Amino acid sequence: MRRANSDDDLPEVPLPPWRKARKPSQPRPQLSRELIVETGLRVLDAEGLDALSMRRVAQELGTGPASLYAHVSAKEELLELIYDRVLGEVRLPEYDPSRWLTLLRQCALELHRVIVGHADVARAALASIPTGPNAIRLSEYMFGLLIDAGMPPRDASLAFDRIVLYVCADAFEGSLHYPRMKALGHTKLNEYFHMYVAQIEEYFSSLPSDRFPHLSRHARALVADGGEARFRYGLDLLFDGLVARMPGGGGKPAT
Amino acid sequence: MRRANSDDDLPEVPLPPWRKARKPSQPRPQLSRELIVETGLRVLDAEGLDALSMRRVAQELGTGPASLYAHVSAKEELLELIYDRVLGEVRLPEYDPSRWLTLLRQCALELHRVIVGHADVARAALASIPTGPNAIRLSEYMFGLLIDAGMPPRDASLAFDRIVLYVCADAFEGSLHYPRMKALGHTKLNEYFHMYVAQIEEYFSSLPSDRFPHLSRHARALVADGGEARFRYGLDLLFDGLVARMPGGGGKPAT
DNA sequence: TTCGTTGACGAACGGCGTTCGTAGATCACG
DNA sequence: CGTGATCTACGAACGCCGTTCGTCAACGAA
Repeated sequence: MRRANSDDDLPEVPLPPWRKARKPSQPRPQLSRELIVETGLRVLDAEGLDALSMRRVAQELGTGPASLYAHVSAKEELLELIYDRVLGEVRLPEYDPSRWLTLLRQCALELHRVIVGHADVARAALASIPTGPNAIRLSEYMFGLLIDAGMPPRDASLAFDRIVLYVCADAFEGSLHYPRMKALGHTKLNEYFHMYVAQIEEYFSSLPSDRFPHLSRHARALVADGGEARFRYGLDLLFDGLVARMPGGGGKPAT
Repeated sequence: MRRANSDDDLPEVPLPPWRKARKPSQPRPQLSRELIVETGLRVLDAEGLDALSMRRVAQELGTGPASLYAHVSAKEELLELIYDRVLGEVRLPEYDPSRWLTLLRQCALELHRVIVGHADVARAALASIPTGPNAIRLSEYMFGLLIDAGMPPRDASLAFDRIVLYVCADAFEGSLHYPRMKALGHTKLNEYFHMYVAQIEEYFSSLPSDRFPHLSRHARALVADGGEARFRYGLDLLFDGLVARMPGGGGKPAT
């Protein structure tokens, strides 16, 4: 009995030293916060946020759902950890306050890119008030740019907050189509969008033109631009306002 | 048997004609789309979106959950109907394209006010792609203002879309505190906010000042302004950009 | 009167987040 | 070398959830 180890599908021979050298008795990958977060992110990327349940993650790890609660207090915390993990993928350009506008804009685009790249993680992003290490890192960078560019701290706080909110909100709105696409059995994204856009245009142009003259007349224009163009338009609106409010004149103060 | 009607707690006398004139045999409020939507909204206002389940609504109506599915295809549809019902409370000022800026801004503020006034309906607002009659009415008004003010249709479409997105996103962000407050057992809103703000400031100022100089130094400024000021700041950013893009010059073209 | 249609609804299915109690492993300390 | 305390793992269960199925009564048309 004393020689029995937990790895019961191996013969009872002494393990070679280099096997033991790795780590002391680690039959399975062993549960940990990072492993749970990583697994959760994998499930989310592959099957969407709706499929991301405690049970699903546990199953993926070959255990029961109760095991996760030793490392994570609740599903909400897991989602926050996953979101912060995703924020870790944001690459920040070299810090240079003299180019604050360019860098801030680049930052917003990068954040958007990363969030959109992870299925509908945007839902988790918007639903959580992020305080993880990667969120802090991003905040310090963006907020710092505005401060060092000469903005009063309160304005910088507001501006930074609004930009991040807008980025996440747009990503979220875009991610709404994700589950719908699956629900309709579509697998090609372009195909789905084409159909969806056609339906919306159909609907607008079929509205009674006496009560809804503008919507019915401009149905085509209403669906003309897709996700990325819409996002950039709103971002430009925000940044135009920002430049105008920057102390030192509303002209072209910096790049 | 032939005289029996379904209203079994009334004596079996012939109903007076004015009772029958209302509607043919209506023993209970009788299920209907409107009644379900109204009940759902009542539950949402009183107990929040998390408490709004099919079972809860059915229970409120004295029946089982299956009964609702004769009038509503799914919970998602119910949420969309509730949201459109809420949009019906938006009061639109008299249409006047010459004052497009004022009216559009007023519209955004009114939309924000209505959404915030209904607990966390913002979650449903953001999660749905609204096509109900009240959403269309609002769209026609706002989109029309931009068109009649001389904006090219595609720009007007983008601008209108971004404004609504921002309004909903801000309302949603604010509504995040709603369930948290309940979870912490707080009942006074001011009390909760005071505590929350104090915690965040505490956290920021406790960050190591060598790695996070801006966040730790300006902790107070970061939490200085509450919900409404933040909302207005972002709205002003958007509208500043909008004015600058309006054909006819970026000066002060209209009120 | 009959019959097809429709709304109401009890029951059940499968899945969810979370908690409880227990069993085993690990480790500080005598 | 014990040994008790602490921590991880996890099966089982609780009480929810959205939705579907089959049944049953009521009703309008034939």
